[in-house]
Amino acid sequence: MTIKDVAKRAGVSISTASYALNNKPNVHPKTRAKVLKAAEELNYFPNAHAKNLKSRKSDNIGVFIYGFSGPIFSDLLEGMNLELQKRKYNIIVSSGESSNVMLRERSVDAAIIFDNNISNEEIKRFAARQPIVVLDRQLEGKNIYHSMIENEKMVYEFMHQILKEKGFKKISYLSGPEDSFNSRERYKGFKKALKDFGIKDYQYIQGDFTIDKGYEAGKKLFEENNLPEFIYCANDEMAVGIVKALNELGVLIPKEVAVAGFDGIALTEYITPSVSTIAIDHFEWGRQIAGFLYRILNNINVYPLTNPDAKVLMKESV
Amino acid sequence: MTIKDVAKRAGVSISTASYALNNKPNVHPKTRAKVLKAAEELNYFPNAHAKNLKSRKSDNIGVFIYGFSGPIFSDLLEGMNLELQKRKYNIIVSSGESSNVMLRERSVDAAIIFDNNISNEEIKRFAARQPIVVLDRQLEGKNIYHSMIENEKMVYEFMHQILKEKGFKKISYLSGPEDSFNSRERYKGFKKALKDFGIKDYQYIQGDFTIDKGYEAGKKLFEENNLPEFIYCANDEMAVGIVKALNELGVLIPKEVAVAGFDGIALTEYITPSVSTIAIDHFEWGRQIAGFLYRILNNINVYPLTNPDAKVLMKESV
DNA sequence: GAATATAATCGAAACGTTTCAAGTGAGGTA
DNA sequence: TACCTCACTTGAAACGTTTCGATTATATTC
Repeated sequence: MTIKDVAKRAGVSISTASYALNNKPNVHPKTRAKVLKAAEELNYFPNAHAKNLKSRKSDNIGVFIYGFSGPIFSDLLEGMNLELQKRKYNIIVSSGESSNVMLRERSVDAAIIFDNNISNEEIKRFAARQPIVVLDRQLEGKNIYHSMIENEKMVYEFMHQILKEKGFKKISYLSGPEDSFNSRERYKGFKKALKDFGIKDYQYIQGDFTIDKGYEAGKKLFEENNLPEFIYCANDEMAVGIVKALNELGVLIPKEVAVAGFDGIALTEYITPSVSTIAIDHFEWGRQIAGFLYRILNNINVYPLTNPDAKVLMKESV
Repeated sequence: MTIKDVAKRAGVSISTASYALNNKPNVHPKTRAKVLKAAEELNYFPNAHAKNLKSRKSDNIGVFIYGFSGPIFSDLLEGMNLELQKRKYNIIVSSGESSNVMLRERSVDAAIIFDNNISNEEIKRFAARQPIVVLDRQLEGKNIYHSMIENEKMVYEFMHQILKEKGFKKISYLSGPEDSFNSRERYKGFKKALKDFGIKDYQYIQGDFTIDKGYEAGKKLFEENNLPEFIYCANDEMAVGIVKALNELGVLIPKEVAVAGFDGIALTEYITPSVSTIAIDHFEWGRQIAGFLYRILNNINVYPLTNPDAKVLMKESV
């Protein structure tokens, strides 16, 4: 079941078989038919590895993420898939140590990285071999592109508006993991807005982007009798956790404590009260990035990569 | 930056370089050191395509799913990843037409399929080349294995218990898409339980596994003034949609209408009221499947693939 | 009917590895 | 000194494609 077998059965040379199978114009229709028939009968399909080796490309685009969980990646991937599907590219999702291996060994023609565990140095090295888009950090370099959520700006605007409208004074910030670029940027926006209103005292709580952490934080604040008027969470999952905790404790949201998050995951709409958030259109973001890489790889019409759209969604929780 | 360059720089033959890089025992420590140093200096990494071609394997296991959305896949993938990571296998997730391409062209050493769009015939053909585990159908054949949720049994037991305890008479079933094996099996269990209690009349509503469809169904039943005492949903997402609709309409759950679902997604816990469900441990399921394939590929200790664990979670919604 | 242009086919090299079988040379044995 | 071992090294083939340049067959022109 190699091209050799097909060629033999069709009674032609290997090269002719190859041309026929690849629909090259230099082969007689009759010959092409013979070859195609032979391939069909033998249930022949080309070997991807051989093809990739020879052509020095794989038509695979790698997406390297830090974990498969989370609604964000789902949407992002759906968007990328939609865009690349029709362009005959495969998208390959990988997580963990195997990501490094694939990047090193050129298993993919291009990569999209959303994984803290891959260092800047590594990325720069990988970029010598294939174009790379990073989504979770600001990194410059040849063959490296980035598209970033405007974390600071969005949180700043959101907080500014909230503070102006509601006049909260006692405020907490529930952060993401320490090594998260996104979380740090969001925190900057948060602080900046508070400064505008002369609020110097606020509480910083170390979080980790999980529902459980939010839940835990909610319980703890209550037990310590230390509930603020407003808690801003660096992502929606933690906000959902807090809401759950406060609901269980009978604390009224937003009357006693207001809560808001970031990302715009579907869950925020389905819980009670629904959670205010800064929503990113991850699906569209995925499409943009994929389309961009497609253009890079086929160097057509390359225009700069843009940042994703974000918009404030005001719901019941604040 | 091929092995040739490394060999030249180290002053050895290509074969020696290869042996050294692969830690074969037949090379002098001093030589090995020289080669490793050269590789380091040249930032050399082997080309995956060449390696795969020669060795006729890729250490990639493909997971082919019908879409990236949905909490089920997240957990399933996390489980698989945990198991394969430590075994030096990469997991490659793909969706849509590209799945067929990868399967045909032997881009992966083994495959896990959870995608209705891939037909039984195709799977049988692919199985000639690599072992395949199917998760969404009962399919027999050489090199084909399946692990299935015990849909019928679980729904039957659940419904039986509910009917016995609550004595519902007016009941609806909100199905998944027509082509879903899981949905059909669940429906069998549903009917069987109703039969036990002599309930012949019930309403079958065609659904599609999405939250939106559940929401729509909830609204429609209300408008038609046709709300049952109990609605069983073929999955949790639809149950969540119904709950949202009924909440908005002021219909009391479970007092006026009780609702339950299937899968055990996290969302069921975070909405109000929380939704009763039949929970599958997708994470553990993923681990099992991955471990199984690992054993198949390295033919060690092959014991049969088991079905995933399921258990009833009784919550507020029923 | 010879010369030429065109279309179709072919052989062979190349892609970057792994690995078999053969080769080299230093140390040990008689 | 001649031979044998053993540890290490090497050349070359192979994996399954694609594609360049050369070759053959067919059609066109005078």
